[in-house]
Amino acid sequence: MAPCMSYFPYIDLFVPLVGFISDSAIMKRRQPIAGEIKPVRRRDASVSADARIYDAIFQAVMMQRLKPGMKLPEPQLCELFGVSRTLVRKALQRLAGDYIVDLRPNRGAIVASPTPEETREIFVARRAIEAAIMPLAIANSTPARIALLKKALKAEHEALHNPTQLDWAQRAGNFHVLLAEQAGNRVLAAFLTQLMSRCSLIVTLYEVPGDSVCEHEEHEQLVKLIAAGDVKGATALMDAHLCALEARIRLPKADEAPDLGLLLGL
Amino acid sequence: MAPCMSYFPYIDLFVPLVGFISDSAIMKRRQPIAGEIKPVRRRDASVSADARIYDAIFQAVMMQRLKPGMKLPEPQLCELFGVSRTLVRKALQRLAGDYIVDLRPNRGAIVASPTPEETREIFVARRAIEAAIMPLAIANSTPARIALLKKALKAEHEALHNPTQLDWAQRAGNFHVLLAEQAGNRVLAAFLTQLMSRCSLIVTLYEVPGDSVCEHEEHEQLVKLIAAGDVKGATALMDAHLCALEARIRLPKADEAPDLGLLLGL
DNA sequence: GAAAACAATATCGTATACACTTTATGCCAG
DNA sequence: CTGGCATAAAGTGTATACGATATTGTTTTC
Repeated sequence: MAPCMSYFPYIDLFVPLVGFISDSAIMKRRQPIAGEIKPVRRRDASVSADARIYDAIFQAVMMQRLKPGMKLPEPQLCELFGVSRTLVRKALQRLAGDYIVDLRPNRGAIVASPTPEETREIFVARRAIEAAIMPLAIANSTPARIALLKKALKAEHEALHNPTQLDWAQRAGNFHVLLAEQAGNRVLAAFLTQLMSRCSLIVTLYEVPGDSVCEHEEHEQLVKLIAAGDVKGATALMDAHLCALEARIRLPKADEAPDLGLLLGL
Repeated sequence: MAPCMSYFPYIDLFVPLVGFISDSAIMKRRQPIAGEIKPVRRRDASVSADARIYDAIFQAVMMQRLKPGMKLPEPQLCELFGVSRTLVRKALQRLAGDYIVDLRPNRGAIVASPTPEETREIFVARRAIEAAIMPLAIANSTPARIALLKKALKAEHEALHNPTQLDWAQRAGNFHVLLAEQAGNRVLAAFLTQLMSRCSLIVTLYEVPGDSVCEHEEHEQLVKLIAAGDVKGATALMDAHLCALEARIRLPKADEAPDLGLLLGL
């Protein structure tokens, strides 16, 4: 039998993933060697392990390194993070609660694949949330906060000319999340965070032929309107901005040949 | 030492709680007696046990039988539901993800107590979500759906005259959740469901001197506007309706004597 | 040679075991 | 009688074990 295990190389996938864990904390916890005296179990109070796993997968999804449909087998995650399945499952369940992974009974976890229908619903929700956020953000606006937004724009601009890994999340997501935080409403911010991560999956899945330059310019215009305190204008532009993003998404049409890769992932 | 364990009688609390499980499924799974031959473990495919636990606690919170601050010790839940801590913890973690319980490290789970600050944020979010839902619900409105709304109103009306246990959730919550469902956007509906459960905690915590009759009349008026297809009017009334509810909430003022019970609960 | 039945493997679901932390109890000093 | 310390009990955190299920590879039969 030919060793054709590379057609679904989910093993490779974790190599870059691990690189994004906050620091080299993973290496500190080596695997116990069989037959060896069990080491004194010392709970490192640093960051609970399940949070590390959650963050790693979350970031990998936002960075579009983990793509929809990819498998997340528990044993592999256990080895990578040096913990038992208990904690891996805990993290996976939280991720499932945030619609980032899909937990199929008895068949393991995969990165979620939002359906076209879901996509539409997510964008409707996002427009509603961001429309609610904008007036609050403007009301709470201070020179210091405007400066923060401009700083985010600058980082965005740099990322534009330097198309490294730091992809969608870094490029556009940060701006929106920052705005949500400035609105000072953690409930709305949490909703938006969830929607942003799902949007990241959508963008990965449906290959937005993104005009990043245009997107960036809209962000700049938004900051101007916010600084000017133009609630109506800023809210309208945000809505248009989101509509434009949605319009760029190529949802699979009935006449297109179904993408086998996606189907395999699903 | 006097046996003063009744000051926090969380044991009693579960007795009515169990009464609300979908059916007597709990009784089917008896406790294994120590020393006995382990019975053949048969996974009952009915409903996964953790969902049962989740639902029971969720419903109990919505019914205001479980009040903020109440302890939810794992061993007790294990016995009540006849499962191991694994499943209990799974349910508790999901509940924590939905902000219904608070998981304090090493100190167990308690029913969440939204702070005044959180309360304000939740209401802002709720107004935004329901404002987004209303046009969609009206757009999708059909005679059959209007009839469903009217049916909900009728149930609400009956509950008004028959003040049994079926409290806030049944009284007002159903109407809003039904409307969200009719909007046909599951994302927004999920957000609203979360907000409704948190509102239930808020209402329990801050003792709304609710004018249920008035609330009910506003619902009736809303259905009329929806049936008439008056998007502007319905959205405006909904907003006013929510503002009125929020205005009725008695957030603790600085000049009031702090409620010892609440503080103990936190 | 192709399809179906079977066996083997990998992986998931749940229970249980043990370590650690917190909370309660009891004792003694003041 | 009160306050603080030592000990005991209860409860949580994580790992591991084992049964159950899904998937894959192999064999058998037509």
